[in-house]
Amino acid sequence: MEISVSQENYLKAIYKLASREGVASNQAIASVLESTPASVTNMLRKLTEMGWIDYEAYRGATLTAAGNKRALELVRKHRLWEVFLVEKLQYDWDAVHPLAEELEHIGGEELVNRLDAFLGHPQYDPHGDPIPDSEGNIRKRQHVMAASELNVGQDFAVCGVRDSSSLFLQHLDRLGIG
Amino acid sequence: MEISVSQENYLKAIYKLASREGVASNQAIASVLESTPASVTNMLRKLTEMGWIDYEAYRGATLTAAGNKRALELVRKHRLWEVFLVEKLQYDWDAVHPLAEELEHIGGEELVNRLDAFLGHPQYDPHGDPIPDSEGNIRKRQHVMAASELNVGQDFAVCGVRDSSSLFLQHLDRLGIG
DNA sequence: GTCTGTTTTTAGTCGAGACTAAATATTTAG
DNA sequence: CTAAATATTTAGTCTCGACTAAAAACAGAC
Repeated sequence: MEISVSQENYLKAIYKLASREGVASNQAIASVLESTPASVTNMLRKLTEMGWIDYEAYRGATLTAAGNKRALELVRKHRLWEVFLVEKLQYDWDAVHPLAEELEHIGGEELVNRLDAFLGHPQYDPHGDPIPDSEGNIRKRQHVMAASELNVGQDFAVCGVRDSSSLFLQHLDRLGIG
Repeated sequence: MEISVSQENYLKAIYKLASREGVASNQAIASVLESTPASVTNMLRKLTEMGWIDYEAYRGATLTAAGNKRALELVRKHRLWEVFLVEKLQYDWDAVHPLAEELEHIGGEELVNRLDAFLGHPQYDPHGDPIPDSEGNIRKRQHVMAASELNVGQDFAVCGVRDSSSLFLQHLDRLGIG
């Protein structure tokens, strides 16, 4: 079950796209990974042979059960490392994404579970996204709405952002929104 | 100044060998990296062009000032992550080496300095090896001797090990030596 | 149903970093 | 000082993961 960093990044991209669109198109994957559709075709074949995804030519990819488990483990690792970086190392929440992107490929379940315990089993990462548990269960938040749907003067609590670019997060900081 | 994981591992290997032998031979490097002398030749050329090492054919390699700084930063990262894994994640000291080997390639000076501060600027790693400071200064221990030179009945404190294999460390644990 | 435009795949290439086998240089023994 | 042993380099190949350009498949408009 060897899997490379590059392959893990494909699984994450397919996970994100397929959960939004039902299926991950070749082009969409290429766009997420800043790659090309031709490169994606090759890798999708390999991931199919390895049993991580279901894929038929011209039809796009979805994760197998194994692929889904693996992708959720990556999401879990990513978000736990983000919590670590912000809470323990005092990083700004808009600076942690690139580091978590590297850290999420380190070690296996043992490491992530110990990190989880060390952090006190946090439920959400610094951007408000829920952290899957060790079984891959992910909490869905409720009563959430887009900020654009708020009425003027209405009370609210920000629990997550869609755009996690450094620029946007810094903009929120300037507005005093945390 | 891009440098790959593989290249960083070469710098570490050359650092270790050259500080013991004065110069790192092609063969010794291959042995440390579990690689072949032919592969090493190619990489040494590249590292020379990049300014990390001094190297002339048939003569072996030494680190430049830049290479030495970089190698010490890697040692620092490695040992700090080992402290983190043992003290914060409760790993056994004989299990942390492979993980630290991966973690040491993540991020840059910012991350390692924050980690250092978080850990309270530890002086030694869990194996008793000194941790270089952010300037690359490394403390030399004094009054150390090999366990084989001890007299029977003499008092002693173990401050480090040469053989950090999991097997040997577990053996020490069984003897109650920490 | 065919034509046009988009998407995907095929075919061929490239760079990084490893390898083996063979050639060359260096060191050691006699 | 030369022969044998050892170390290093050269030459050629391999895999992984990317790329471009061209061919093929698919989808929407008429």
